[in-house]
Amino acid sequence: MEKKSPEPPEEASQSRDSSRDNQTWITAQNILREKLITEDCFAWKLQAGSKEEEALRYVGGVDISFSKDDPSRACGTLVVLDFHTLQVLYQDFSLVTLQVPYVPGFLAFREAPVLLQLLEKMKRSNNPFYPQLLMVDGNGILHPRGFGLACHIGVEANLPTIGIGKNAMRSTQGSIKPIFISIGHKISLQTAIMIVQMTCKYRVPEPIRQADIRSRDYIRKLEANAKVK
DNA sequence: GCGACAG
DNA sequence: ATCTTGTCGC
Repeated sequence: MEKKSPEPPEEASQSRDSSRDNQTWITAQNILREKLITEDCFAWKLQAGSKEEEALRYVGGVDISFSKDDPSRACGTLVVLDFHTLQVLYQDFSLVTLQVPYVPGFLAFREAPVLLQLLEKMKRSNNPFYPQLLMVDGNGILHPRGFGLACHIGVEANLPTIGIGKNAMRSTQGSIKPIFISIGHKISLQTAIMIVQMTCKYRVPEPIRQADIRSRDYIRKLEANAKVK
């Protein structure tokens, strides 16, 4: 039951009243938000209890990197890591030309389609590493209307998601650079924080960091080859 | 009028 | 997001 995304606001930058243009997107977010689950809702356990219990093993990460030449050229990336070894088990990339602009508060309408497509592709192929949990580069309920990119992807993909922000909206920088963890879908903040801490070798949790690194690497090498033509 | 505004 | 070098330190 695939639905087409709502049309983007017309000329979000120059129209007379952008708040009215964004109404379509606001409505879409409000409708999707009704499906949001803000507590733990999954079959797996953090630690393998008995043989019968399902353990968390596959943690996904998604990110998008952009061309330095053409700002509309982007590379959507999905990686899946082993929860305990933090080794990358799966990676996939999708080159796209984005038509939807980035509008603060509406990041999902620009970035979610590519990322959801990568997830669907993996699920359709019955890949055994399909993530049990997904970490998203962007905020979850830490959002003006409580429905950021991580919530959007979580609801549409029906997956537990955690939002990882590197910059908080409307806040000032502290002396140290923090990350901002907010729940996306089907998970509690307490569990989300625990899982993030367990997957952090550096500042940013590995699933996001690997998606970030590999995504940037992929589009960089691609444009390097194009120059050698 | 000025500053802020996930990626 | 991207534009951008070297540098200090484990």
